Amino acid sequence: MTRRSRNDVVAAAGRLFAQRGYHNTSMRELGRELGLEGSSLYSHVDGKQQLLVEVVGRGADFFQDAAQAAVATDGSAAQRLEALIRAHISVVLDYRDEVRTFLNEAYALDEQHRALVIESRDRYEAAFRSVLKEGAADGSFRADLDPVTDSIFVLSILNAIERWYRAEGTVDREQLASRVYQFSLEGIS
Amino acid sequence: MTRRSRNDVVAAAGRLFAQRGYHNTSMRELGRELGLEGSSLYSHVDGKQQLLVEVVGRGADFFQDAAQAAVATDGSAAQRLEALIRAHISVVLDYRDEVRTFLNEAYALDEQHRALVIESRDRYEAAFRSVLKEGAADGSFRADLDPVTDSIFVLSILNAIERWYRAEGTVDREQLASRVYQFSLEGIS
DNA sequence: CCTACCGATCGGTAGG
DNA sequence: CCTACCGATCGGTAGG
Repeated sequence: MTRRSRNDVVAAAGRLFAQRGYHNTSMRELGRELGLEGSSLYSHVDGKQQLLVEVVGRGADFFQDAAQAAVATDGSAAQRLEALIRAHISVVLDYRDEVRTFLNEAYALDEQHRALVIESRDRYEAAFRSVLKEGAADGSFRADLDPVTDSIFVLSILNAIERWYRAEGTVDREQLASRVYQFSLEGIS
Repeated sequence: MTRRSRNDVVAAAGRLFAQRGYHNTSMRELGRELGLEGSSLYSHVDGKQQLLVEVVGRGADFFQDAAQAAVATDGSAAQRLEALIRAHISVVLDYRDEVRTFLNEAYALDEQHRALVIESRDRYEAAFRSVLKEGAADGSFRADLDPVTDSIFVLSILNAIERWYRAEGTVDREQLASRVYQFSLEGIS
């Protein structure tokens, strides 16, 4: 077993924070996960809080990058919404630990970093809001939709996926994306 | 200040578990919240884990009772779905602490109690699934809807409300219910 | 309901 | 990356 890199430590921290929660994960457990003593981790990182900052930051960046790429697609508002949905689902499934930590453990961040995360979420939500507004204006969507609550509804569906979706099930990621898209557009009636 | 009741202790525990998380709440803090020493709590309860069991159990019961009443409504599948949505929102807004603890802290329960919670959730989800199935069969909803994923989508929207809704805002609970209902039925197009 | 206290565990440091 | 250790805090108990 070769020496551990700082990246290994952050990745393992993401796994444990996602599975057991930040406050329920000790540095000794994290060490054990890597075959190290807890105290040895301090040669890789400054402390536990820094690990949380890093993991949550990665989650935030993944979403941010994915959204920017999706919004840059040319095409109708409907197509851009579909791209946003697809991108979000890819991030959730490809970076599950970071996403779960980002969604569920950000409360444990110190005030300044928590403020940054909230800012990042607002920006992300704004991408969805804008697409809905455009679509309402150009006739792709209902003219009387509410960009604020409706974008929250779409994002609620997307953020919950981490809680129930299993890759081993019968629904693959493509099907999942088109079901979310169809539900968001047409609902159940 | 008169003596504290067991109920006071459970209610305060719900508040702290919801706000700060189970593992980040100490018995001493809980005591402080009630004007007591941490050790004094043990004359009211057996321990910290029991408090979690009780708070989460209350959350589960609130949802269960609300769903049973809503499903018993006579009327179309659409009307019963609307009743379920309305009931869920009332529970979320009236018992916020218990609901948040139920949704976010159940992972900290011991195995047996966690199994009970999962069972309770399954039963609750089944109520939504049944209504969707009925509506698909009798023509109230799309015949090709997927009861499993579509009920998860509706519940995702409902469960996320706790995370963003503020009673001080411009949307009251009636408006919120009808927006969720409309979105679930018709989507944004 | 309080005081006094227990053993265990926590995040983190010193020194190699 | 380890050993040895620190002060602080944890859930909980004894005895009143």
